[in-house]
Amino acid sequence: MTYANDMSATQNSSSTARLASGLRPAVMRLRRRLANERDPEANLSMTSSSVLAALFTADELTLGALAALERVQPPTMTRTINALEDDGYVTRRPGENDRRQVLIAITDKGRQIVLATRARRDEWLSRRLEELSADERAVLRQAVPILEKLATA
Amino acid sequence: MTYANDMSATQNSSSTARLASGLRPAVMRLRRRLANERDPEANLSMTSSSVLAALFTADELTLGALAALERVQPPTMTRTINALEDDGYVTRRPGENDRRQVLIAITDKGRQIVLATRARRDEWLSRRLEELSADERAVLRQAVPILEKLATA
DNA sequence: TATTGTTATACTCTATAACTATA
DNA sequence: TATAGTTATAGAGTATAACAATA
Repeated sequence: MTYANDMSATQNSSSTARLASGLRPAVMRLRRRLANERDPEANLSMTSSSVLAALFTADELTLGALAALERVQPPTMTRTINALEDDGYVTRRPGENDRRQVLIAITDKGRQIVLATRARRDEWLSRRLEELSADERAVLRQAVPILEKLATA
Repeated sequence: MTYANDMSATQNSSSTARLASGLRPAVMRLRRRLANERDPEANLSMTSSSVLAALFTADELTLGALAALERVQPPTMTRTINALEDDGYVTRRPGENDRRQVLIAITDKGRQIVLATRARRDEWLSRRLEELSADERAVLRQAVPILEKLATA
């Protein structure tokens, strides 16, 4: 049962390949786990939460910028923003210099829901993180910006 | 719904909470990036690839075990296995001791596709990983088992 | 009765293509 | 013509509920 042995001829690129084929399922499985554990009371999808968090910091971004940030196509972001607008968490207005653009701004209600759900939204993940060792958390703190860099590459 | 008492939860664990709210979008965005970059020639979804990789190592697993591993519900795994069986990559047979179970085994054709697509499937990710520094790759190697632990928690 | 898996059904997320309006 | 966003449509992935077979 030693199929791991086909990895033992370890050149530099084969080690990287092994990292790739380990990282991919890890990301996939953790993402599904997080989707299962998200707060059901705040009726926000993971993308909606992420968009609101970005707007909480940036105040106002174009729809295209949000689509690029979240790595989705513009029609997908249009639908996400529609849902957030219906709930009163964001507003649309035309761009000032370029009126083709649509500027998305967070509302007071949107800020409130971010504050209210921030702790609870990540409750499951926070608890699991607290069960890790300090060293393991330190590894993850270092890993997050690298994962973001890969996502943006 | 009231937003009153939420910030009190952040006192001791604000650092962990910050890690949680950084890790979640990073995982989400990277997963979408990986989905965009997967090999279009091998007609395997990310879940199918992951299932075949698990069976490549384990030879045979129950449908329930595969569902638990991939963090999906049994009906979802049934559909994934149906597709893999249609393509001749896996076979079904009833469990020997417990005939309610369904044992999923990888076929020779399944092994071939794993070998044939392993390098190409992760080509985009492998290239991005090679562009990182050795230190960054080392961080990710340490992070992968921690991410898996979180996914399984 | 409880458990393993399947079938039926529906919902969420996402994409591509075609369109509108600006540039 | 080119670009930013929307509308229309379709596909992939997933879940829950009801069911069948077996324990």
